[in-house]
Amino acid sequence: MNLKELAAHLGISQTTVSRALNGYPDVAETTRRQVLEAARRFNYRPNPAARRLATGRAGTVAILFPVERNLLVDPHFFELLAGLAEMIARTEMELSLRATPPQEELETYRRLVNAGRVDGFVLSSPTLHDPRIAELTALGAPFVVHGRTQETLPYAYLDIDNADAFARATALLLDLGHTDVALLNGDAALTFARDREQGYRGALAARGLSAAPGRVTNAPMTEEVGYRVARAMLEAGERPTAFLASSVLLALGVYRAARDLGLSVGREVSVIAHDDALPFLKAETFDPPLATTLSPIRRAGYRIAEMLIERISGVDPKALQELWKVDVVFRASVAPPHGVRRGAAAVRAAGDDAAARRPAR
Amino acid sequence: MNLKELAAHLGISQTTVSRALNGYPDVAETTRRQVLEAARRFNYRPNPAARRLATGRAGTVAILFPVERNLLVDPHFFELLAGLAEMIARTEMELSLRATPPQEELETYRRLVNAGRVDGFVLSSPTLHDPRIAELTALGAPFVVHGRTQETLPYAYLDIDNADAFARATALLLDLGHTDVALLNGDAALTFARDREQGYRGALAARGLSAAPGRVTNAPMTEEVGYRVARAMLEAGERPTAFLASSVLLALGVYRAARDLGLSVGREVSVIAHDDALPFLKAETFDPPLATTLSPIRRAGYRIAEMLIERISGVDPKALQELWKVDVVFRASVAPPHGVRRGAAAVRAAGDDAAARRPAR
DNA sequence: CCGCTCGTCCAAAGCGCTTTGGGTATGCAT
DNA sequence: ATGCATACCCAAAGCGCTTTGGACGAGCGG
Repeated sequence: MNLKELAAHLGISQTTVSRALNGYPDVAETTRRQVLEAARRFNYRPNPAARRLATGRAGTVAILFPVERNLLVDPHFFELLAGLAEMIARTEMELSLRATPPQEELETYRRLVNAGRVDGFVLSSPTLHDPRIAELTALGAPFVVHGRTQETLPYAYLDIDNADAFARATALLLDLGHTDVALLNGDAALTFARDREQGYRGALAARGLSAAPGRVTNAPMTEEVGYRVARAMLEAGERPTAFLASSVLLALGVYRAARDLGLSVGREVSVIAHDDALPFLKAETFDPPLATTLSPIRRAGYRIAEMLIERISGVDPKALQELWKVDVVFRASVAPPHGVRRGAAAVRAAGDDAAARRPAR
Repeated sequence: MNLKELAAHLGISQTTVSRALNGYPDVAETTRRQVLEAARRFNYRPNPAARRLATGRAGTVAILFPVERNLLVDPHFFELLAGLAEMIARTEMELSLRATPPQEELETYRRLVNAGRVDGFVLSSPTLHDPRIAELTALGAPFVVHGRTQETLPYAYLDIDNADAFARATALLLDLGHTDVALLNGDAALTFARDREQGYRGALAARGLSAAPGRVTNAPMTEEVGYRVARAMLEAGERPTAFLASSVLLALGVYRAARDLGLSVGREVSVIAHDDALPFLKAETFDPPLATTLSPIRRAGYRIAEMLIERISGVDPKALQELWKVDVVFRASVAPPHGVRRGAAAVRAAGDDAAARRPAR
């Protein structure tokens, strides 16, 4: 069933049917109702290819990932993807997944935009100085960034308040009496890593403390890295009493390192990690359950899809900037440093500080 | 630059340019060369929407995943996706990712095919009796299955020889002297789980052995499940000396359970897992390194994309059925059962059995 | 020299939609 | 009566490609 047939059936012109369907004003309400009704009855759906050709819009949003860059190593990326796909599925749009060699990335954006194959993009894992922002802005292509950069150009983004989250997590540890806290962070070029370090250092500074040398590491966020780094620190003479990790995978490695050295997490070693709520690796099932700064990345995907669609329909990027507060979830992986005796009251207070705050949606 | 302009530039008709570009026979070689050359020089790319409209082909392959089914919990799915995306990116096609509520899954396939929005599908995680096969076959839509089902309809698939892999892994353990081997498997409705169990039971039977009751479990393949199941078994009176796990994530849980109980993997407990080569969780970096049946799922993605394109261009499904042999990789998580003393020779023999065999590509 | 086949090319008709640029009728002020 | 909005509708022109159905010569056997 196509437009022409539908129009013939109704005894009115294609033009009018098309306008009725697309909500144009100059069609009588009675006619519109008839058209809508008939369309529903015949289960009419406009041919997307024809519509694309006629309008020049692609009806597609894309996310591209550079093959062999860290992204692919990264389950977080796919959680985001899942969120995007779920939301996009509720619209008439498509979500196109595109692989690209990293050197050709900008070129790929350019091609897709110029060929009119894509109406908008989601940018994932932005770096501090991310050339994609300027490129896409110059191309005039709508996009939404998951995270932020140091670009001054106005652009749409959704980010979590990483600095605040890690400041609060650090403060929690300090309140419990820790003074030597290590930060296992992601790649230093990524904005979230910088923000988290900033939150961490800020919280230390607020107590007149500062990180001992070597206490902050930047590396891919894998179990293996977490293990190696934590093990090295724990074997050294002066060892940290608490770890802050930028991912649950890293924390998994920290747990392993502690166990290998006969140290018990939640006693000799405290651990807090940022939790993107990867469904196959749940912090609450760790042993002991892992305290986290929690922000489900899937939900970010939902919202980013919505924002992108708004952006495509012309909403100003400055009106599409969201910064979500993050929950701090207190669990048994965190305790006062071993040997330090504090009143139960102090511990309880720290727990209260961690009371759930819902994201700022 | 579009076809018309290109043709005008060359002083020949659109028709001829189009035919030259698309490899039709009735165009002179000299003309064709000119056209190709000009197309390259002007960086001409046919407008996909126009082509779609004219040909009726969508230029898109899709993979849909039911929201909230296990798939999304499953990093394996995304590894496959990555492989598909990489290969599809080298063609003119698009890869569309579509979320669907599980109850509407078949309906979604139907809609996409009837609306001509998709030329072919990749089916992931097939169950023993998977209704998608019959549905898509009836619709006449090309598809390739990652895995197999018990359907008798001819369909294109790429599967690994799960039965053989697990038979060999089991045999390796038995050769080392184990007699009580547990199998931590995935959801029983999934074909690969059935095949692996079959391989496992076959290998036992070949030695006149059989699995003790409760030695085979079916559940989601997460770290947590691996931990719980393994822990329960290891705490029981009669405990298995070796575990076979259907995923590296499960094995991770087994490691944790063993450690918690003061048992050492590679001594008191042997572990082999199937390894899909998830980039963020590498068996070789486990402690001790984890023995595996190895078959990179990413590579399967590459090949499936190729197969799907062939299928779309008319190749018979029966000509597109591949069963890949799987490497068995011997590592330190496997040893003779504790207490059993065997000659070094026997161990070495078992190691040889595990010599790498490349996939049957 | 005729009629045929081949090899090469082309004009034009779609594909199914959107959008332009009116057309007609009605109502209202002039 | 005339002029002019207003409300509603339509024919037809694209959008950029593929494909149909020839056209036109050249070469060739009869």
